[in-house]
Amino acid sequence: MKNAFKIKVYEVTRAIPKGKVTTYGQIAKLSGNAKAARAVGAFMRMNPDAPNTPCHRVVAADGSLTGYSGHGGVVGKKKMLLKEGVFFKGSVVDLSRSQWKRS
DNA sequence: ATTTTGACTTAAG
DNA sequence: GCTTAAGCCAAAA
Repeated sequence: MKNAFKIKVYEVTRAIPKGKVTTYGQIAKLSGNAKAARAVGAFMRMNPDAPNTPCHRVVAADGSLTGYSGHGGVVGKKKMLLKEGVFFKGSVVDLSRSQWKRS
């Protein structure tokens, strides 16, 4: 059921540990639909559980901070991640060091 | 019910 | 390295 997938996406997003990031595709996979990366982004945009869903820990497949409408956009998002201890390579996240791997 | 749009991803030029 | 193209998904119009 689509609704279950949506819930799962939020659940996974919520499970991202501090100082780590994950890609939309990864979330989609963990949620059951490996090809729903786009839909995942759409869910982040809706973000029904803003304080409970750290959508700022979700980045593109190459570590680029895309979207994010709030807190100064990607700039605030980047600062937030830096503050959490996420490794950055210039303007993108260093996925080799900070991509979240499910426990 | 059909079309458009978008916080995606991968491949190819 | 950037732009196009195609693929897949879900929400909104």
